[in-house]
Amino acid sequence: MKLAAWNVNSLKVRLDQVLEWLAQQRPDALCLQETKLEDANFPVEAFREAGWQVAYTGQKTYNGVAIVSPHAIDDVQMGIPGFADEQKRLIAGTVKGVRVVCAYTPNGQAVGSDKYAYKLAWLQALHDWLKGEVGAHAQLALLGDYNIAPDDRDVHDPALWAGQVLCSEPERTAFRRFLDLGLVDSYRLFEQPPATFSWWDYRQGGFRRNLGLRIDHVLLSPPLASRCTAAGIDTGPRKHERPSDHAPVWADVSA
DNA sequence: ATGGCCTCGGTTCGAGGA
Repeated sequence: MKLAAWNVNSLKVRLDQVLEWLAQQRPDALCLQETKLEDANFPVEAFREAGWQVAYTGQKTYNGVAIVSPHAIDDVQMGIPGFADEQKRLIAGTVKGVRVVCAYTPNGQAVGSDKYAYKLAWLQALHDWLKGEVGAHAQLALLGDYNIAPDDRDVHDPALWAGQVLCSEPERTAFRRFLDLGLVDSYRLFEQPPATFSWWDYRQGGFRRNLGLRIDHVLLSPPLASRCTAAGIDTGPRKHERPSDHAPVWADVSA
């Protein structure tokens, strides 16, 4: 089973790239972030014609998340229960017995800002809700754009980013609290090449110079982690014309 | 370098992203 996540930075712009990637990689679940589409405009038919089921919740201009699968997506849930939020940042569904949680964590803008406080509150709410979900679903995966680089290996220039948003200690602590629930960072189960990232700024030739961060993650519950056979980041789509600034991240789990 | 780029809404610029 292949589980993947990709912040596409507008599904309208990236639809053909997503369909191409799906056809090449054949994931069992792909979690999309930043679809930036109202539900009425979601390209359900384009996915269906290519053989994919979709579950989605979105809004105009900002945010928006979706799950794409060749299998049925059951028991779909949108938003974090008990956390009132106008922003469409979370969708969950069950695919082949795996509870797939697709999350788009707020960016946070700058340490100390209102948006940063919202980010930490959102992460706290996600954690508190997940605590119960991990107990209820032995097979659970939390995938998406966390907007957190967990440690300095995940940062092209740790000194430059020290204490900045995406790298600050409260954010890293929030990430570790997901690990404390028993979730495992699938990427770090395996030896990985140094300086591999999932996001590169559009400016400054960020991708060409590999000035990136690893902020997109696939976290697995213990039963899934024990069956994880490979994990990685596919930089191929970042090389396309008109790319998303994020690359797909993925993990394979044996049956 | 107080920036650089991309998307969106909707107009020719500002907000937001990371």
